[in-house]
Amino acid sequence: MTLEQKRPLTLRDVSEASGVSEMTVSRVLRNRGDVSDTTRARVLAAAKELGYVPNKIAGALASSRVNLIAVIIPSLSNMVFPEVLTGINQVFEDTELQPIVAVTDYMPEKEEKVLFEMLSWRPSGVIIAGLEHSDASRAMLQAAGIPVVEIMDTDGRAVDSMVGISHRRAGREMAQAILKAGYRHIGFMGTKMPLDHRARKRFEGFTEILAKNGVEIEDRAFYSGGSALAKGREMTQTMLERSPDLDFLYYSNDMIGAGGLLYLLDQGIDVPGQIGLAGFNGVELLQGLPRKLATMDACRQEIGRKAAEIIHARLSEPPKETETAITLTPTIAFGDTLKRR
Amino acid sequence: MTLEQKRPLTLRDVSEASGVSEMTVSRVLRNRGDVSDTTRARVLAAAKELGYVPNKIAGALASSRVNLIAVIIPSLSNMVFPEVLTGINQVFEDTELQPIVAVTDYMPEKEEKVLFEMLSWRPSGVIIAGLEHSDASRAMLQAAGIPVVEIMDTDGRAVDSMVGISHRRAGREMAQAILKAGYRHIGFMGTKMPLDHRARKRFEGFTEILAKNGVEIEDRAFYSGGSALAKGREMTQTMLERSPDLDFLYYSNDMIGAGGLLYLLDQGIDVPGQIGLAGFNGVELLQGLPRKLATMDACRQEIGRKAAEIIHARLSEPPKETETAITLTPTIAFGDTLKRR
DNA sequence: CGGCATGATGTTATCGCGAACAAAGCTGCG
DNA sequence: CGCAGCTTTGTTCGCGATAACATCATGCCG
Repeated sequence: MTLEQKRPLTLRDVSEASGVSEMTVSRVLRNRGDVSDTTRARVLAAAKELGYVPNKIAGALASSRVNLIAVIIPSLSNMVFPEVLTGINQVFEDTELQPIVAVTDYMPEKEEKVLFEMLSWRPSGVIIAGLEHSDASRAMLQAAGIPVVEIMDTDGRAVDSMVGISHRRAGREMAQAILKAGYRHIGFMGTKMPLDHRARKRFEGFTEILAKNGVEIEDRAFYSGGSALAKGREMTQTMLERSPDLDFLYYSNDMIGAGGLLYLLDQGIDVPGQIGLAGFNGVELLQGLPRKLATMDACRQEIGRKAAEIIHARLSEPPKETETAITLTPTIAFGDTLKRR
Repeated sequence: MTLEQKRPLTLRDVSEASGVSEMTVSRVLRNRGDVSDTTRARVLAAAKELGYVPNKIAGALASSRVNLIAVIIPSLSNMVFPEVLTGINQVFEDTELQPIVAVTDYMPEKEEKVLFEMLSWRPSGVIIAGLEHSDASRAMLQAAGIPVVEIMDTDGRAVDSMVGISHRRAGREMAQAILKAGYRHIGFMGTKMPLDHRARKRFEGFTEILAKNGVEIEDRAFYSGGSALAKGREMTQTMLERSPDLDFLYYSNDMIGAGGLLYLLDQGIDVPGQIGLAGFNGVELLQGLPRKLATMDACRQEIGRKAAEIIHARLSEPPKETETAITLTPTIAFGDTLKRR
């Protein structure tokens, strides 16, 4: 910690300060190769004294090794993806890999843009949400020649490998459970989902099973933006006024479901006797509501962890073979709002 | 998009494919300098055809310009920091700056580690949560010679500049509001906060005002981990059993506050008549509860935006001077749980 | 028609580090 | 004493791009 210098420090500065070659300094700082204890100590002392921070840009260029893993997700605005990130972080924690995150806002063009941007840093791997990408994005992923894990969803073909759940199946199972519990007049509420392919797939699986059983969704509503809890409340009210005969409400996520639940309880409506409810995601945040909302865990942290593990395995020396498709199986949590027969 | 090649593409490949020098290709791809329209078109065609992705590592080394901004935050597990990130993203969206995020889990040693790690990529700026850092971290920030914005908190001295709110004042104001409303028997619930300096400061400000008015916190409880909503519920129950005379509960965040609120409503307790409640953060998520919890907005997105704007201004050419301390003033949202006289 | 500004392209020298190879010190043993 | 065989340290070159400067064509003017 000496005087301010304008010129940033380089290996050369450390090497001069400690009286050895740059190469030796480099070796010491990377714990690579044989260096005697005395010089090691001298070098470390000098580096610390100067406050030297290695330049990974130069290092990466010289060694063509980069410890960055690109993580591309659609949003940070609900807890879903932060939880996935937490899972990823947990695994990379003990490795030298470093996730770098970019957000696409569910827009394919933006996905393409940030993917290009990230690949230009030559990361060693990519974790990207979803299986639906533009042709250009897919081409870039393929051409990058690095491990790619597509996460969240396994209903489709992966570029390389994938970790997630089957949202179609999740929708189907929930439909089955609802029908089995005896509900027949079903309403659906969710986000506008032209680009949320996973919500769409759940919805498709859901209606598929209903159709097979001669049941149709009797009312539906979509929202975007705003506080999900409040939206759930409003939409539920509106829908019930419009369609008073409904006996079940299926929500595309737990937050709006919780809003609906709170509204119904306020109104003194018997849940799940008169109306049953279910959401999706299993957000832990919501444990603690007056009644537990029926839901289905999306295995978010687990997905993050598994994806990170695949990347790590594929990059280890020698590279380990890994599964190319991991489908986790979420189970229904019936909670208190989906009565079982 | 031709055959798979093992060797990654370089400028040279594009230059050969288009029959011009590497330099010209570089100019085209960066929109820099004069290039004739015909060669520009040829080069772009070749680049696209090959699927060339520039190597920013090499570019950064050569130009010593890096478009990365290091963002260092303690956690992703509640909505606070994701919202800050959203604010940051909004601003950087229209610039060429790219945030890269790292998480410290509220651990100073880890902060030091990730800071070192990030600085080794020679980012052009740093946004880091909090004003409390190890000496080493502070030294690194200082020596990096780049704009540094410390966010969330303005009770203290910044290395360079800061954007946030005064948590001490937030605590004080809430205490004043509570006293003014006539409550005198106050309980506190929060996270264990040895390392959450902001929660600590709020608490200090809070007790300071109480003390000045001859009031003491009559009961307190701390938690860590688990679902905040459920914890709020449990803790509130426990505390009220232990201290039935309390007439106000101050929670260190909205989630546990909401848990407490739901519990009290369940019990048929009159809120805010018999017991008043307040939280902290103004999480939008919670709009939609049966009663609106009194809270105080922490200006999270705004903080992110302002911080990003400072960085952007400082890096513009020519650099703009910016304020070195921006203190946002959160206002109390009384909601339905803090009755006003 | 020469001269010179202007536009379009090419050349050369880095940037800071690490890989690969080269050289120098040290040890022990015949 | 000399040399093999190690450990420790140093040298050279190149990673893939950009800055700065050099060069070559073109056109316009007096």
